[in-house]
Amino acid sequence: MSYHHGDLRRTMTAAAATAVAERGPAGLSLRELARLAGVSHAAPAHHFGDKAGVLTAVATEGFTLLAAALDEAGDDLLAAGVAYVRFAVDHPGHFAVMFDRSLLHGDDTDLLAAEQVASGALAGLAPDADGARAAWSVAHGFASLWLSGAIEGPDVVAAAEPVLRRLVPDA
Amino acid sequence: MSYHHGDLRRTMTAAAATAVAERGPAGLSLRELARLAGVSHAAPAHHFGDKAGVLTAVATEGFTLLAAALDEAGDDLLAAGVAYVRFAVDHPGHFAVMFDRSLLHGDDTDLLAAEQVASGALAGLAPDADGARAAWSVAHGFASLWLSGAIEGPDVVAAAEPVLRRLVPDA
DNA sequence: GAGCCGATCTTGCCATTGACAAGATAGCAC
DNA sequence: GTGCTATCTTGTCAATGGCAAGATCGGCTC
Repeated sequence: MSYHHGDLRRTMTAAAATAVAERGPAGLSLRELARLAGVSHAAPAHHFGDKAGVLTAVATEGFTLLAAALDEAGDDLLAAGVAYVRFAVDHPGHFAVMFDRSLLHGDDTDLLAAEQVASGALAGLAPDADGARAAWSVAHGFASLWLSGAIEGPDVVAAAEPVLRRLVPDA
Repeated sequence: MSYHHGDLRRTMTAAAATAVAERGPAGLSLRELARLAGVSHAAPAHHFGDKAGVLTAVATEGFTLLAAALDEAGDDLLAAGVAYVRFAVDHPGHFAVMFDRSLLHGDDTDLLAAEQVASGALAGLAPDADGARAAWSVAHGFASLWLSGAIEGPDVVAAAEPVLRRLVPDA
């Protein structure tokens, strides 16, 4: 660990996701991230440009992780919904920035590409567009409400399943 | 408009909601709000304490508005869902802060009371808890996704109705 | 109507932050 | 070894949030 950190970009996105999960996007400080990583206060700017750049990287990673989670869940709509909720709960820092345009560089190439992949994984789940939108809406809404504390319970999946099933009666 | 503004609190919450709608919660500046209202940079602190206090006031107003919109929609679940989505689209600044605990004073008395009222209006719509949660989740999820740009279309209500109907087949 | 008092607003200040510019260092190609 | 480029540092600036202390106003008491 000399003058060059070597893996700053990855280190910082991970630290940023953790910080966002704990204190929200507004509570993120580039200088604090730099301190945690043991680098100077201007090091982040080189890799990410600005604060939005850091969050854009986190969001991009989030969409990639989400796409992977959905793929792994397979074709079953209920399983995909559960995977969506579980992703949000397991990666609250990522989830908190992914859908907040005001925090991101909306025209970032990597971000758009990752969104496309995730979007594709979602669209493939239902035969019709409205069905896909409905499934996405329930899963997204439940995850958001759970993370905000509006819906509580001992176990996320146990609370999510009966809700998701309302939309997926066949599963 | 002498030394005392007279209606600073209302003026500032309104300006704050507009600013949040345009630039997100992170883009809100207390000093800018003060400049817009024509008062000194420390005036907001007296009424709201700190930045979170301003957003808490906005969120409180949001829950009150939401409860009113739901009440007006009546007992019909689909109508309530449409009202929920319409509220979010009509008051994006309020909606953006209402469910983000990291921005608010979570123990604020007025906030908790307004939440209770809105929560009551929601719970009364469905006979069982899971049904209410499911309706809330779809409406909330669709509204969030629409506001983030993830779901697009020429008209919100036209896009929302078929999605909401998946969960409310009887309407 | 004179005096007091609390609410409201102001000025002044400080530490922190995001962003930028210019320079130092290190690894790498040749 | 020499140059090149990515990486990181130091130095700086304006803006911000928050705090403290003081000024002004409106209303209430007597």
